Amino acid sequence: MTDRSYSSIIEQLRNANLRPTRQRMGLGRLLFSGDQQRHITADQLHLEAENAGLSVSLATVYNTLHQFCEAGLLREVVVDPGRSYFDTNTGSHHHFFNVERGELTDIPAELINVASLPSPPLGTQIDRVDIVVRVRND
Amino acid sequence: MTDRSYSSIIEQLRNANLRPTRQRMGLGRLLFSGDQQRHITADQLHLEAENAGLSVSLATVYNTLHQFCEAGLLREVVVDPGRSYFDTNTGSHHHFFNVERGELTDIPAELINVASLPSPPLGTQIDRVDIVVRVRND
DNA sequence: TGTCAAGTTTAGAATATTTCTAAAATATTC
DNA sequence: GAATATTTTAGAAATATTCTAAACTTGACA
Ligand SMILES: [Mn+2]
Ligand SMILES: [Mn+2]
Ligand SMILES: [Zn+2]
Ligand SMILES: [Zn+2]
Repeated sequence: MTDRSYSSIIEQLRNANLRPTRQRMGLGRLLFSGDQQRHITADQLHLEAENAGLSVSLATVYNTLHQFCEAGLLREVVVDPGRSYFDTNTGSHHHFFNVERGELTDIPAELINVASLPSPPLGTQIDRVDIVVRVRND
Repeated sequence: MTDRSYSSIIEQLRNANLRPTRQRMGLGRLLFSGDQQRHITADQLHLEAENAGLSVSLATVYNTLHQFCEAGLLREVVVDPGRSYFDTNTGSHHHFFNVERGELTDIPAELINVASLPSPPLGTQIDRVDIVVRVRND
């Protein structure tokens, strides 16, 4: 988002029945401005907000991230035991994860071909398929 | 392992330069006896040990699990933010993860066909590819 | 525009998992 | 069996996340 951005996020908040508060708008701008997709932890976003002069508590950062996830604006990526990453790319895709630097990089879904998934355990349905390619610096 | 089991684990501990202590042998028996593969958290194993009358501290359970991982007897599986699973199946394979029950089920590597991985980010090498199929009860 | 109810933010406490510390216990070597 | 190295342990600490309940903000509507 660039300039459409603000009205766009206000609209998406409205759709999700979330009031467009100063905190939500500010965090939304940090997350969704610019062209780049972002993979960010709650703590990183909190720090970024502070640096941008946006006063927001860590609890609100967590609340907002989870609300954005439920609203379909973000998704949570699990790659590291003990810390959650939030991903502005909500389309179907996978990840490289640099375990040394803690960095995620997108892999477009169409670049990986998963043939022939076996059927899930009895009484369960597939929710989604996550592929994580763990990499190390050489 | 059944009966060979004990000498087998003693040998593997020796190979890893780990003294075959009461705790390591006891936890090894819980993990590797029986035919079934196991996916277990530190806390679950600690509880199991207590129930089996094996006196062992939680710190030792963690130490032992990590030492077993380094020795190649176990591997760590990351599917849940905030908790690690340890897997007695060290061969190449993937997982169903029931997010409601917190249960892992193996998918043999040969049942999934990943065609055409893109090359990893500059300066990095692929360590391993983890596929997690998240399922929900229907 | 002021009042009110509902929704939101917040500090700080609480929880959960994992790691650390350093002292006591155990295993191995001689 | 004594000396040495390794291991175990309780409890404290670290880390990430969630909870609580009071203060604040928002939006509706008079
Ligand atoms: Mn979450
Ligand atoms: Mn670990
Ligand atoms: Zn992504
Ligand atoms: Zn497994």
